[in-house]
Amino acid sequence: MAIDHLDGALIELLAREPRIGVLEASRRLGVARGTVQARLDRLQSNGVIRGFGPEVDPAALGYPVTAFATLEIKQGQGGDVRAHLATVPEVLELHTTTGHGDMLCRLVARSNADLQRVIDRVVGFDGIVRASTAIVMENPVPLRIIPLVKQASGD
Amino acid sequence: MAIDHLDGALIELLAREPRIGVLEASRRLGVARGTVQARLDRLQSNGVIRGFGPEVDPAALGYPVTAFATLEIKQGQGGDVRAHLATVPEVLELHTTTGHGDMLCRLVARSNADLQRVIDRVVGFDGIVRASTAIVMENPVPLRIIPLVKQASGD
DNA sequence: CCACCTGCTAGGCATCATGCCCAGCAAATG
DNA sequence: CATTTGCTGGGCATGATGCCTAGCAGGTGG
Repeated sequence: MAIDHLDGALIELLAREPRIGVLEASRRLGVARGTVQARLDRLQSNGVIRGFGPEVDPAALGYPVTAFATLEIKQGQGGDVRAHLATVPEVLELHTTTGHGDMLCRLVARSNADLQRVIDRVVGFDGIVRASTAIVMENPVPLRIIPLVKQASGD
Repeated sequence: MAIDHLDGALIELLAREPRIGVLEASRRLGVARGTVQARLDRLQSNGVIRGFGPEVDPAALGYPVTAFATLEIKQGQGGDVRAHLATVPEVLELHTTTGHGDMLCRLVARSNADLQRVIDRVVGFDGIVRASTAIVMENPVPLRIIPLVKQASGD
């Protein structure tokens, strides 16, 4: 479960050059191929590395607008709301949270006007009492994991 | 820039079985290898597919607590705050937004107690006026892109 | 103190995928 | 009508992969 320095270096290497093979990785890290293979297997069965799925940019798909919506849910309707939001393709992510809102979701849309349509679809559901939306203007720190990996592997 | 059905099917296939090769993908999709290769190249240079980096689970690294913090920033301090947050490994993501808060960031921590430390570090900076934090309890819809890809490629 | 187990190294081997080439062909474009 | 673009189907050399063996160091428990 804990990660050591070699694991960390391997993850960093894979993040920088994803198309690298096991053999090339072993050369870069200066260890035997079998070691890299074993570490990779372990990281994957550990769940540390969930997979190597393609990272798709919604903007390049024609959805350049991102927003976060905080939703307030009617008591006991949580399950229904979840199921409803799961059917909306523009909902990229949904969390239930503590705090004032009950749920937080990430939305994308084709334009600011289109965002209105998406929000209407999201909140046009009985269990949702109130929604407050924050439109993303900039993304100074895109989703990243490497700094955390470095910290977890002892810098 | 727009995506057709074959592109969509290719992305879905890669998302389901990331370790698949170009050759195997071409067999599954029933097209020639060169076609898959060309589509993949195009999707990558288009920026639709940003890469194939490993998806690392923070929980498996020992950071099972996720939270979203809404920050209010003192006028003119935006740049400094951004730079500050970029140095905190537990800040996985940072957006500037419209709405009441000025920024929204995703945090992880080793525990609820540790989250206090992280928040102190995040807000312990001059330009930040106020912070409100929502701790994630559940994640009913994990970050996903496939439904959007299907929609963008014409179902 | 010894036996054991685990993790890393180093190598061998057959199979398979890759990158790169070609020529042919169909549809869309000018 | 000529050209361009995208897909097909194939060939070929190189390289990576999956799977195996054997040796060796370190730590653990009897």
